[in-house]
Amino acid sequence: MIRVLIADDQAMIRSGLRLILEDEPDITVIAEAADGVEAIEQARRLRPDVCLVDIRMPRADGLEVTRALAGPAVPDPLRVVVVTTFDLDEYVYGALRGGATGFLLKDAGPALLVEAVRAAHHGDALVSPSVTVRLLRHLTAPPREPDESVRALSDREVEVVREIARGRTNLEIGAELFISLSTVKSHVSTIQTKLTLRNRTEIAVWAWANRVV
Amino acid sequence: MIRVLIADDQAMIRSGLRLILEDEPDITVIAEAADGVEAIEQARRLRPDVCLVDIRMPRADGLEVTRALAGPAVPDPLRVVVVTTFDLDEYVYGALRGGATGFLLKDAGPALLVEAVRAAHHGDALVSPSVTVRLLRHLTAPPREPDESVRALSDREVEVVREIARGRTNLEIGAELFISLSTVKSHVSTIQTKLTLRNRTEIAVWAWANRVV
DNA sequence: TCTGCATGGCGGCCAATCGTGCCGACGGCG
DNA sequence: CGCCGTCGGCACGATTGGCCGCCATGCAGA
Repeated sequence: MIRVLIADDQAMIRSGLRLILEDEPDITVIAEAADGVEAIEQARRLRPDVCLVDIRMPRADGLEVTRALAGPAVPDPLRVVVVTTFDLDEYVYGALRGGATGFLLKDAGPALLVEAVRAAHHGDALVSPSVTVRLLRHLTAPPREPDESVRALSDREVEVVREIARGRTNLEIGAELFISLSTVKSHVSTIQTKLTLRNRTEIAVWAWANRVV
Repeated sequence: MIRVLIADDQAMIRSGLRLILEDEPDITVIAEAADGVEAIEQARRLRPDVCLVDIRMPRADGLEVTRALAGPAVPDPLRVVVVTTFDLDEYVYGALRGGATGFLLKDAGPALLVEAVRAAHHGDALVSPSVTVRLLRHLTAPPREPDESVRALSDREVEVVREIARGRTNLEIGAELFISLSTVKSHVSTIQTKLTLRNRTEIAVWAWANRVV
């Protein structure tokens, strides 16, 4: 049986969530909290398997509650699923960085709510599809095309950039690529003019900022 | 009505998926494919709202199918939900980079399957909770604690590191922090000895690699 | 075919910057 | 009191960056 704590300042929402969850044979709601501080106290006392936490709450908002119950510094963290009406990016990242094991929008539908609770109980994380799609863009968009400027570089120059971005000196790069010191230097020079960078550190920074690494 | 194409080489799985989906009033399965090439052809011809694609298939695997139907180069991409038994990282990243609008493990349960199809139809993405939890680790793990070595640095030294990581020269750093060139240089030296790095580029690399930036 | 042009490799020269060592000074803290 | 961090100075050599050349290759267009 999965023991759930519900934290939301609106009684209507609380009973709605409770109705949905109590309908499932493997889930039981053991407590409700109407604000953040209460949520933290109840959770610490009862240690539910899963905490369903709204973002907007008095006294302590959902992000604070999440950090208090599941943050990186907490000795043995609880499973927290954050629920909200607003899918603002700050909320999402705040919640997930704060240790949340799930992020649900209130328009997600009962099935996802139930699945999110079950997943959280397993230690897995269910994130609302509309939020996930944005997270994925951040995660996979990096295949951004060469940024226009990488195209300006020849293959060999890109190799040199990569070496610089690993902290190699010109001499080491020469040894690595089997070319002489002077060749390396001329490559570095052309790289600098092509990218309008002033020194090798800027090249390294550029490489890291543009995922060339 | 959401029109779905099912692609899986095992007939048993196909009919299982079909049974689950046909149970929903808003979903209909319009075609099945037993291998990757067939899946691509059918999808291009019928243009279903959502394609449910297994990873392991003959002739063309699920990743190739995904890229062919939803890849970045495809003019108007279809919605593809990748289904697999194995949650290998290569599969996950391959699928999501390939343009998948969902990633499901076969042990996910019917509810998630249905929700994944609905989400995909909306243009959203549902990812299996057990996979999501790993993705989030990659996304939010960066809160790795100071790596032991940052602690070794004084506040002032960290400032200098940050400036170096932006490509600034010592003189510029001095102007930025209102200290003299020689002070900057002594800071840089101590930073190098503390972190056992050999030059400023390595400091910049270290900063980026350790999210100090 | 000859002629550009880009790429890659090599060298020298010189000035600026960087890296290092070694020095002294001050203030806060155990 | 000594230690440590912060700040500053000076000198030296190493490294880098800018600016010249030179040569070979390969590819596209006149």
